[in-house]
Amino acid sequence: MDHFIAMTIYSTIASQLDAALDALETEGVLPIGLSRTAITLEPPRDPAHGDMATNAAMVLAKHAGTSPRVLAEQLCAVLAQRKSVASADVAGPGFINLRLDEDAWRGELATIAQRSGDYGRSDNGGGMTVNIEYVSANPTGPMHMGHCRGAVVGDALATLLEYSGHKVVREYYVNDAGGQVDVLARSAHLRYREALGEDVGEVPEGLYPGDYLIPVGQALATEHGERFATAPESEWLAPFRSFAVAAMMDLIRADLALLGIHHDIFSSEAELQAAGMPEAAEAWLRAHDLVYDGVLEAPKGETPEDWEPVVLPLFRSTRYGDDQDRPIKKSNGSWTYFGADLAYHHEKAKRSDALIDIWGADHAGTVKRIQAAVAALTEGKTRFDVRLVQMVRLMRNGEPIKMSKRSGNFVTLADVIGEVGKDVVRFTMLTRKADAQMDFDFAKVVEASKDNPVFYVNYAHARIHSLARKAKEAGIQAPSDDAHIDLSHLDTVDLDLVRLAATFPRVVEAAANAREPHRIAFYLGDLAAAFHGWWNLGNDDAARRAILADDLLTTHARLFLTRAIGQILRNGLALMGVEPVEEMR
RNA sequence: GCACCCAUAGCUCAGCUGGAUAGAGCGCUGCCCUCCGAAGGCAGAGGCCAGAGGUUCGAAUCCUCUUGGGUGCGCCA
Repeated sequence: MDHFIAMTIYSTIASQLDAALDALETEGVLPIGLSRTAITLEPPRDPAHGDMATNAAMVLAKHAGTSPRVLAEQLCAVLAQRKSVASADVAGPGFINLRLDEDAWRGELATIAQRSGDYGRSDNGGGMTVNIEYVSANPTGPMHMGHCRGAVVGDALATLLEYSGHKVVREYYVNDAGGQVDVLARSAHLRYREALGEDVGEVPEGLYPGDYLIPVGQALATEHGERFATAPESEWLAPFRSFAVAAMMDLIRADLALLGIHHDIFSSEAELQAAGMPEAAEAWLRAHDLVYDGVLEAPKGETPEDWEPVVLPLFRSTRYGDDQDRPIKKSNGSWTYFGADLAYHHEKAKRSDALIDIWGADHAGTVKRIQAAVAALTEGKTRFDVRLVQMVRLMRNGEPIKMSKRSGNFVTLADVIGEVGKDVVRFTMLTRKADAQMDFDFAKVVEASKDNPVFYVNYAHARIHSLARKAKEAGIQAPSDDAHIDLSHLDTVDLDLVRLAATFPRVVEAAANAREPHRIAFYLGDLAAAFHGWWNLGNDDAARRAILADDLLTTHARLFLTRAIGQILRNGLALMGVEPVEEMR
């Protein structure tokens, strides 16, 4: 068996199911070559139904000209012969419920221990290159909480895809070509004059007021002296802009580092334009009749007074479901944001097998046009997901925190991390699906109770660690080789933990396919709950504790089990970029 | 006016790309520490999955319409 193929108990049983279907084809019960893609093998919602259930008979019966239950009976007869299958029963409309031999679960537990940090890792991505662009905050100031969720979701998704066998490129698009960086340069120039001793007073409306530009002004003063103090803007705008952008990117990189985020590539919009990429994309699109010169319709609803029809180069995004064709150039001849972004995605697509963008929900309106552009430029060959991340409301003790943008007094990412820590921020940002709004309450995210998933999962891990410590103090030595641990001392109650732990690879795979890293957080909550429940059995019945003074063999087996659960918790936390806690204080 | 996102227990949210009797936490009721960490656990009550049609063996999930929230909308970024 290929070393890289991560065999788990689910893939093992799935291949046995495949073999059983092959056998039925050979016997002539099933037509040859029916599609099996709709067949699932999954843990049933109700554990009373068994360990695994498949819908195979229901999916295939119609095409085989038989009834689901009849086909299910035939399939059961074949499956029941397998050694790892204890029983196979038909249920309901034609489900097949499988109960596995308990030794199969003991074997899976050994697999978890053996693969340890790699249990859940797979090659499902087949080494395909996925480019994920996230954060991409404008280089006009430090990161604030508005950027945080997208940063965490993007980074966790990147890790998840790597773990699932993709080659991942983490990319940041630096919007250093638009009007906002001119504003940045002017704001820096003001701080530069201030650094030279001029009293500039209040920062005027329309410039960035934040204190973070003061050191930039000082650095510019040191470098240039008074040379640009009274010079016309045309002389200093470009150098001040590039200097300030570089300084802002340093700030942003430092903020990202606080979150544990490091991008592989920073792509500059200005360089992209300097390299003539938008022109190339436009030429290609014109050649394929996807860009034409046309006039935009006046906006629906109330038409603004200054509306004037102008001829602009338009991309035919309506062909791909957008409600309007979109201009790629402004009337002054410069590129629109969309025009440059389209070229950027074209360039990314050339070096990737799949693209992912993580955007704030306020950009939802522009999703269709960029997806249209990618579909056009790649001729539909490149999978391109745009994941929208909804707003986070900052709360303190149930009350929303008011933010004043005008004063530049927004809540910075660095402040939040300084207050609650990186791990709490990262975990919390993954406790809701990305496209649902969420509240971030400073009090709740650090609360030590079970309604705080960050705490709850950490608590389970700390308990497991504490068990190992207690065992050591009691002088209990684990056998030198895991293979010497007799897992037959684990009963079905213990093995319930394994049953849940064994679904971890499935969760990872599904989360990666759906681009939904939050599923890992919810799974860890479920696993922690199962562990806490298992632990508490020992409160009612001393014989159910992990450490039994008079039964060393069971103790070894149960400690082995808890180590495996701890390993899964760590594997999941690692995907989220969160450090496991070993001791609660 | 239009587009996108959302609508699941009193509250906050999951629901494994269509599966069986829809789940968890909080809150409420009643239990469990001479005991490995009770910062926890167990049990109970609580639902027309916003509404109406459709697709099929089967729908909270997919399609259409309606209602009610959120976000955005011009050559900005």
